[in-house]
Amino acid sequence: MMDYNKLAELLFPDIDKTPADYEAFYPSRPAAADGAVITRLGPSPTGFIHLGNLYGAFVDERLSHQSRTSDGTPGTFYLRIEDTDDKRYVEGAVETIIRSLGFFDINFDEGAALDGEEIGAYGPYFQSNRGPVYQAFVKELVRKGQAYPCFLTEEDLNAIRQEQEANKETTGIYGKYAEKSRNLPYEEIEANIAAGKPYVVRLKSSDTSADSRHQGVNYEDRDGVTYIVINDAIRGKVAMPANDQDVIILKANGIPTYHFAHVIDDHLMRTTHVVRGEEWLMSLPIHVELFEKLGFELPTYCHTAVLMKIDEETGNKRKLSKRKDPELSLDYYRKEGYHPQAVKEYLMTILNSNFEEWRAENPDAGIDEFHFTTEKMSSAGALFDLNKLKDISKDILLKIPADELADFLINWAREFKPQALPLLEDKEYLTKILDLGRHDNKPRKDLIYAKQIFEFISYFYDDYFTIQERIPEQVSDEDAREILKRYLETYDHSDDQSEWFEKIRTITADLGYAVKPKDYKKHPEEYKGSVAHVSTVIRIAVMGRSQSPDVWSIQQILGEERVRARIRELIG
RNA sequence: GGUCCUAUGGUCAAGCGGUUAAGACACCGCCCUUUCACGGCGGUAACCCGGGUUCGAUUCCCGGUAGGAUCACCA
Repeated sequence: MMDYNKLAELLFPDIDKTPADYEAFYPSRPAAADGAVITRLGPSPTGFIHLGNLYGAFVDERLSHQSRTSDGTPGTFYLRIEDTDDKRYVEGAVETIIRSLGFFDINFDEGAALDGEEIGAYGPYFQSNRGPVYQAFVKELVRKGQAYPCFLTEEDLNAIRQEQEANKETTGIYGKYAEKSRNLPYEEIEANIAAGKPYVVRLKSSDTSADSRHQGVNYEDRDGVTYIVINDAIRGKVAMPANDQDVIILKANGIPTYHFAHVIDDHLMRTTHVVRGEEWLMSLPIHVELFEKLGFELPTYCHTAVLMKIDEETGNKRKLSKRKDPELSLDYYRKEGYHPQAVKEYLMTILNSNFEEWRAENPDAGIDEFHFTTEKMSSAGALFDLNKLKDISKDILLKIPADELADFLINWAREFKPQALPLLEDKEYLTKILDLGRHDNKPRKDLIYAKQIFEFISYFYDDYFTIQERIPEQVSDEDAREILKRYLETYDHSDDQSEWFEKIRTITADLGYAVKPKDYKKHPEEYKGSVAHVSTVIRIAVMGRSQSPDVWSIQQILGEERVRARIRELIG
């Protein structure tokens, strides 16, 4: 009979703290028992933060920050860096994560922070600094005979896998494939370690049909197989075969695998809701078994759907991939100049199916006033819809005051279009431009994102002004010249809008065009064209394009000199 | 291949045994209008297939099919 205490000491001679020590060191959060939701974001520090991360982070943030204890204290949202894979670390990644999320108003209360600091009493928040914590729990598991060292080499593992594949069996270390390692005599283990052989620690998966079943988990027997049934906050009941694999919990370098770190950290840091992508669903049985063996209470799981897109090549839905899809990168939205509020609003519409309805009823409410629920989340992968984002963006920008929008645009230019910055420096001018047509009963909604806005308003700046369109076919070149000539002659910058338009009517009638577009429509043979065509000539002369807000208003902003100069330029 | 998840118009989605099967985006037409946008009105367009259960299935069950996810000393 193996002496597990002796084995534990052999494996972890330097670990003197016990699980009980850590339980005491990280006290349970009183707020959590009183209705507060504790969530965490656990990114690996690859330095790449994408839309999927934002999607999940948003759920975490809302869940915790909208929750309240009985005295009104909100829950906690913390940042834990999951850097158990040393190969993945990228310099400056933590800062990128915090800044990228901060751009969307998603802020952490606790955990890893800027300048390498950490905030909160549940740290360290870098998993790479928590080695002794994990090892104390592994040691305990070894002591109880529920974990064991495994010296299988890569070649051994490959051989086993090949055999299993040949036999069409499930791959991995379980059942008879685990027996040899599980039953290695103490002397042999000792000799291996003395010889410096690398080893991992595996969980000794146990028979779940036994009566050692965890009280927080429902089990179900289906055709002789034991299933665990978990109530997922997003998906409802989820059933999966119980784990029977002797999974690795501690890698040869002494660092735990994700599975083990997740269980230890989320327990010790007192996480109440674990929000993560559905790609984790399949490993849930492993986590459940770990929680069970460790005697921890299960958190509430929220497995979010994966964001999808249509693959141009195959026409099928597929997971957004960071290599193929630029719109997955958060940087894409920053570069295009989408307002963070618009992206958030869009995300919320795909996050909660009743959000749009709520928004229609509460057009001016802050997005945080919406009560977000996991039950209303779709469990199928949503297709990212750029059109919808644009539509939402129009409405959001309309609600942002013009001077704020001007700041936003200037900040954007500072980063992404520095050559245009000098033009934008006259903020008053820019603000007037952005404010155009926004205060009517039917406000214009033609601003979508910075890049597009810049293009849209470019004609206000001489450096960017170009004639982009041709005059309508109804108007001959001579007429066009005559229209502009008379327009310039009669132009009075102090005219109000109706006086101004009256003059255009006069020119229209004098040159044989219909003053009312309807007349031209009814009797096209009696006129050369209509006032619409005459106006278009002026539009093109002043704006370089036929589509724009109201001409008179634009001229007021452009100023008399600029208007006259542009027309003069054309009639030579 | 095993396992799990999912399945309503082009897209996002309501629905939860009886509905003319909502709504939003996109698209088309008309109206408003000096252009465009906005707005208004209208339109095209959907319950994956096959069995059950039921008086009655989009809805419940089973089986297909399709798509997705996952099967690492990565997270």
